[in-house]
Amino acid sequence: MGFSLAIPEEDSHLATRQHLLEAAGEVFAAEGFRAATVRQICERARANIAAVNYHFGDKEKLYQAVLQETYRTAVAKYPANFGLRENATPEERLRAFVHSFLLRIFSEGPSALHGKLMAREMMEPTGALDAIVREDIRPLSAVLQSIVADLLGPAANAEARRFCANSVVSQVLFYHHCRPVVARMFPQIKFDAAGLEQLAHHITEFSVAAIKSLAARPGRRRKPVRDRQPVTDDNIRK
Amino acid sequence: MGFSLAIPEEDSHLATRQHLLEAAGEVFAAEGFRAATVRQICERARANIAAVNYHFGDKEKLYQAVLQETYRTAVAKYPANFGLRENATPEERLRAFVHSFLLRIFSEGPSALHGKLMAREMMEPTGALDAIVREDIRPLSAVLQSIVADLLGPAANAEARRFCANSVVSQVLFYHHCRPVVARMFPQIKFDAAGLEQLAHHITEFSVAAIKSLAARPGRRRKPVRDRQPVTDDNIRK
Amino acid sequence: MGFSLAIPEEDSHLATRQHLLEAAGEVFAAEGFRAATVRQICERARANIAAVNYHFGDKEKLYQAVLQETYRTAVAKYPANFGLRENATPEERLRAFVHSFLLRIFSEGPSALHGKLMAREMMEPTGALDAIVREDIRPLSAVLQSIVADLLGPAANAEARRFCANSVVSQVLFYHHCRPVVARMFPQIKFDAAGLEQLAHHITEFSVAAIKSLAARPGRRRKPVRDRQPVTDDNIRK
Amino acid sequence: MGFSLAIPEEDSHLATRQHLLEAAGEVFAAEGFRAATVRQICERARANIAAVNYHFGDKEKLYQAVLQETYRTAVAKYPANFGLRENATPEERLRAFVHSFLLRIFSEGPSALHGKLMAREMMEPTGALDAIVREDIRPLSAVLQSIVADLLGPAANAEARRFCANSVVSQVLFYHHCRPVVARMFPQIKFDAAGLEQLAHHITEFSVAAIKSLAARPGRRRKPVRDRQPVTDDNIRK
DNA sequence: TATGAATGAGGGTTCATTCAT
DNA sequence: CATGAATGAACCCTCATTCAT
Repeated sequence: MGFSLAIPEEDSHLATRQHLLEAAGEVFAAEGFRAATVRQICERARANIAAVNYHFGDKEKLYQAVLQETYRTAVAKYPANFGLRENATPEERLRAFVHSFLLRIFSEGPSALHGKLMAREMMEPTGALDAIVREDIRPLSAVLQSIVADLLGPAANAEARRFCANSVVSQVLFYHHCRPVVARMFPQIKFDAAGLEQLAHHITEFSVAAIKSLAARPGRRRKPVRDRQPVTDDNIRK
Repeated sequence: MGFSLAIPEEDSHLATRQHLLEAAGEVFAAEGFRAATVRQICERARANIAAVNYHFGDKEKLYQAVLQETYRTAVAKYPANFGLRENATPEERLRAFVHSFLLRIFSEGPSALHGKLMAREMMEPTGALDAIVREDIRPLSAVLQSIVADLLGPAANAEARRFCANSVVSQVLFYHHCRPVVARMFPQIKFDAAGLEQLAHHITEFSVAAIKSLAARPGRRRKPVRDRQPVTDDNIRK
Repeated sequence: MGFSLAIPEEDSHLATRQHLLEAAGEVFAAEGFRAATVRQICERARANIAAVNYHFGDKEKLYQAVLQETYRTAVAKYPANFGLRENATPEERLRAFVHSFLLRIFSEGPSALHGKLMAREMMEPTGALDAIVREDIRPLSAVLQSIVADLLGPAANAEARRFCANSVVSQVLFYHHCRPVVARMFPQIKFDAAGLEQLAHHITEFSVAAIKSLAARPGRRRKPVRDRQPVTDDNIRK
Repeated sequence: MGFSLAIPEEDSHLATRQHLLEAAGEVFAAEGFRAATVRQICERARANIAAVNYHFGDKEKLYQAVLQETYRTAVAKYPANFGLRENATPEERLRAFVHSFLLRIFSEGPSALHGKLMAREMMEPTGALDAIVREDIRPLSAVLQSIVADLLGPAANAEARRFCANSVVSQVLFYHHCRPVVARMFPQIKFDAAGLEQLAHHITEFSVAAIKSLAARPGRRRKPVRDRQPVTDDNIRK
């Protein structure tokens, strides 16, 4: 109760806070924001049930703090250039981008937490998505679009870059977002180091071939004639 | 007992059950299975709190009934052959597949509910996923893989078909799963009829080019030497 | 809807009522009044959920009707004299009384229902107990007390008869009321025909010996000096 | 914050838990496990509805805690040796056993709760019965059987001890289990101190006489010929 | 400062009962 | 007359949060 406890208590204070952040990251990633309970988090952090409200105010503020923390951890591990040398070919850079992206979101370590949390945010934004897009997604997108621009060459325009970048990213995220379905449909596909490398290989080959093909066909029409009237909500039944 | 009745109950026999299904579809799609409450559903259906238990047993059985119902609605609108004629070219069939898929999951009517529910199931399976995969996803996947096989030609093997089909599907689902992010990153992309048609055009062009390119390069090595060491949890920092 | 259905419907009417009584008897005996549900009863009776309220008013009135019905069934099977001939010795009559009593409450058929319901009534009277005591228990008690009186001979007075009759009845009911405990404590004791006969033999021997011994010691003091002050709620602690 | 506080909370740390135990004991004894509601218990304990979950986990764990607590209270008042001196005669020991047993289950204080709860457990086991038999009933039964063995002398074998001990216990429990019936049938029997002493006297005399009589007749046949065909489900009516 | 106790709203579910047909 | 649908109260339990210490 004297002043001699000031420093250890300060340590303990910060340690509890840190433990809560880590525990919350794991629980939020595994269960989602709603399903995660503060009891679960506090037990995992070996903290008191009231610690969350004490340190962070409430459950939602803890969640936002977790997003910030995992973001910092993730960017520390995965710099924007993905460790690429400047003079690599666009194909090499795309392959590195895809492979690193896959490793990032499928790795088991704490650096994967951000990927999982982001995946959840994408589907159910909680108000923290704006900051994530601004600070996390946009820089990554810029890197990818510059790679795509190099692959497109003269055919590169903003719209083509956007669509192609999205096509690349989508192939990576698919295996993350739809993992339970993929596991049921294609049990052959593994997500270990070899499997991820094979996946990266396919996505890169697929995307490079597509982009280069589009690059060779400049000046396409924007709106092709539709070969068949598709079924929509408007032209069926009533 | 004539027309003076304020609330007509002409078909009250099955009306409540149907109202519950519709209300539950909307609530489950908007909130997810766990966050949705039976009270919320019953209020929206103007039904008693015990109606769910009476008509469906419990919340989960109601959810499964909703999945079946929305599935039936969706397939009624978007049949498996997508309204294509038999002798269409693979490109035409792929374009129809992609376009109809997009319309199916982005249409505003009740036929979009199934897409939203499936998206949630993919990320947070509730036990109903097995049936969905078996009855809903697998047939659709078979259609797509046959299209891909036609495009691949002699290069078609099971693995190539799987990967290419996934690459096609992923590009469609991306705009659904990551819609909040896409809306922030690329506000230019609209999801109205014209926008979806443009999207379908890009995905089809991108995918056809890629698959045809892969078809032209048969017998590639399975595991290429890695040109660069990717960043992983193991080789960075500590 | 015509008159031609009058008779079959009447039959069906009574049949449903009878089915409900039988089903309710089994369910009430097995589960108790509170735990039994009208749904369970109606399902077992293959009757509509509203049949209980329609035929009997409510759950409690059904219960009382079941008690009456099982009582009538039971007395039809087990007449008050237990099928004894008049000139049997008191020992024979006691043995028959005990054995029949055991068989009555441990038999598996519908005639055992009343015993089970009565056992529950004894512990948790529901308002039907008065009638049961008046019409069911008191006649049985009179039979037993007359047997006891014969055994006591000149020592028989009202108080001695009461106590001795209770001692006999208690030994029988014990195995019924405490069956779960007996099953755990003494798994050797079976309640099949042979086991019940052995039980009847012991209870009879035990009781006859006791009563005859008491008969031989007339005029005992009413209130013996207590050899030790027992611990009570009044002389302990505060 | 001084003495003006209407409700003193001096020991609020454990007070709520204790209040819950006491309230639950009374409610469970009066209503039974199923019929008792946690709301009722919490209201009586002046505690929040969630207090049961917080302190005991759920309703059933609270019930088990109540059983333990009432058991401890009961044994504290009525120790296993019943306050007897070591060299007491078997008759004295049996009288003490019976009298203390009666006092234990008929006393009005909280020490009677355990008797009531046990009586309910015997008829409707809730899963806690195993522990009760193991820790509560079996030791008591061992004491009684040793007394019976002393009374039986050379005739004592396991089976005789079991049957005789049950005959003793049954006479005590009868007045507890069937109290509503006894009150209607024999209003002369009181359960005050004098009445219980009279009851103890009868049961002891009855039982001692019976056991000593059995002791004098060793080696009887196990299965006597039945002197009369008892009434059963099989030989009556149809 | 940091905690264990306590809170009350709300979760899904079950129930006996009622009502229009 | 007899029914299936509908009712609303009450059940136990969980939750994030707050409070007194």
